[in-house]
Amino acid sequence: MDKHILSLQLAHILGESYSREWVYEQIEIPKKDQLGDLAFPCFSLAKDFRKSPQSIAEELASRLDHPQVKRVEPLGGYVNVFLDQTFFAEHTLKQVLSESEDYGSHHFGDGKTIVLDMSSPNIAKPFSMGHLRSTIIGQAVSNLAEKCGYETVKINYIGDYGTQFGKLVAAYYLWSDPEAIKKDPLTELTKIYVRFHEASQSDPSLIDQGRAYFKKLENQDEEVTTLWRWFKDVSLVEFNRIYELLGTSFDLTRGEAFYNDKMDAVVDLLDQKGLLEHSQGAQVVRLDDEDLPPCLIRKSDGTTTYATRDLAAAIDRFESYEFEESLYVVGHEQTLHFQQVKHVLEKLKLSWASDMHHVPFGMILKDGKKMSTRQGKTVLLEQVLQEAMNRALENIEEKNPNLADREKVARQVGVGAIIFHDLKQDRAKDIEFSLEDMLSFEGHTGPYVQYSYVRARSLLEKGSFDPEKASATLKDEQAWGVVKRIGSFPQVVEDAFRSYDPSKVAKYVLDLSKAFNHYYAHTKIIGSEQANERLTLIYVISLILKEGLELLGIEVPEEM
RNA sequence: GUCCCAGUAGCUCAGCUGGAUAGAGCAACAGCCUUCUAAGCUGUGGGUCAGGGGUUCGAAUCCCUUCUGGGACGCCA
Repeated sequence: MDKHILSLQLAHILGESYSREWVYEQIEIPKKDQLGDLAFPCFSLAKDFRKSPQSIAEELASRLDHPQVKRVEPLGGYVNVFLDQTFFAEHTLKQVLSESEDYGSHHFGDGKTIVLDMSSPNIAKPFSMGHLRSTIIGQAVSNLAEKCGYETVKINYIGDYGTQFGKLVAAYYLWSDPEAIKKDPLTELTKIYVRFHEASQSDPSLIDQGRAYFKKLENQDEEVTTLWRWFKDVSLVEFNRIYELLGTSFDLTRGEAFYNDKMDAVVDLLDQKGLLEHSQGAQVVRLDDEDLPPCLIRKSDGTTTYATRDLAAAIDRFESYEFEESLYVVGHEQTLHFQQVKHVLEKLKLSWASDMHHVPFGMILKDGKKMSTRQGKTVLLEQVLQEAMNRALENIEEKNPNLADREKVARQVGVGAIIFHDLKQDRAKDIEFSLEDMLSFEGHTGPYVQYSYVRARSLLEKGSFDPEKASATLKDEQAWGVVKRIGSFPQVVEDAFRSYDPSKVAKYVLDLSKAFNHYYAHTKIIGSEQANERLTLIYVISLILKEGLELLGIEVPEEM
């Protein structure tokens, strides 16, 4: 709540040697509600005043006096402050009512653009759980950025280039045919890719074949290019089906191959600036002064690497959008690569290089190990989504068989559960894959939040609530836990954006849902004395739960 | 071998810019639907915050070290 008021008061009492800013930093929120709304620890003052923290707390408490502070209690060296609930309830509710779905928005991003590199699946490979993370984290960060005023450009930078496609072409000529691929493209392509990888273990010459085909591709050999384009087309059809299910869209879908003819310019530029060095037949940029290994620009066979393409792409992005920030939502195993790319751009004296940020996220592990396509050990996202939707439908049939739009709600709940399960965890940490956890709809889950929203909507419906007649003059001690949380939403949005961490929003909506469900179970709303005030509170809660879920890219059903 | 990240309840995780008795969810057990959707609520049990040192009035949180797991370390992306 309002730390400013308290820090001003305390700084005044303490005198000039303690700045308001310092006091503000010291103030904390007690762990338990019954201890108060704000607390000021007096331990560090004990030396200066040569008194015990407790006696300092007592003195401060006795001198603290402000109309918005209801009660002050010194306890164990803390000054515990209880705010005027009626005042803050009215203040908070009025603010949300006047701002409606704009509540929690900020303007510090107005007129600025953020570019996001997200999703970026590799063609000819199935859409894995790992790409899910990049897709939905990117989507949520983009939503948060827009909530803070920024324009966003979401780029799906498709992995459609590199030696791996040379290998795939080689594998195709060895073991596959058009009919097999038409039947089930990604399964077949993955199968031969895995087989190629296995076979190359005992026959290393296969790898040279793969490189040779990639070189043909880079030289725009007609037959190889046609084949490559075909693989790409069938892959995109499958990816789009998943994006539709997830409700994700992109402003630009572009493959790495797009930069094929822009690569020489980058290499020339590096050469002109004297950054390029020959090493073991390849060309590299040394990053010794950054304490990093060299960045490989051109391989010994003359072909380029993904670093070269990322350099070209980064330059193109700045020239196209003049971004304030350029975010790369890519797994943390590529941390070194992005450091290298950034430092090479800095060596080129491009000032915007420092506005590029890698937004890393943890891998999805199976039995504590990385899942690898080459070893055929991936879990397919589409199957997981399908299973989640099936289970949501079973729940509907059991709990609410008369529900309209059952298929649609099952999709919202099932997909919502998967997205939420991912976003609620700390972005940077690895996640142990657990179908069980992902398909759970109880407790700390997306459906729990959706259900809370649906309950709120149902109350408003049954109580015939009219937002035009809303009343913010709520006097209800039971509601305080909810009111406090409502007040902190704008700060949560800002924190989540600044740390590029949607999990902060996920934790917040869980917390708000829990407070609401507690209130719901203990307080009669419709038909009570303060029915209109309480329904106003419920209305405000529903606005924030909906807004919060939408920021996470999760759809919100009206009934379930 | 070098560098980076992690280790908190049986399981999955919060808490980490130092603060009060370390919190949730799942699982287990016990209650709550003649009352606003039980995908809910309430309660019980469950801890060497990996081990050891240090800084501090105060450490899960900061520093050092050991152990364990994971990742990265030019011709994959």
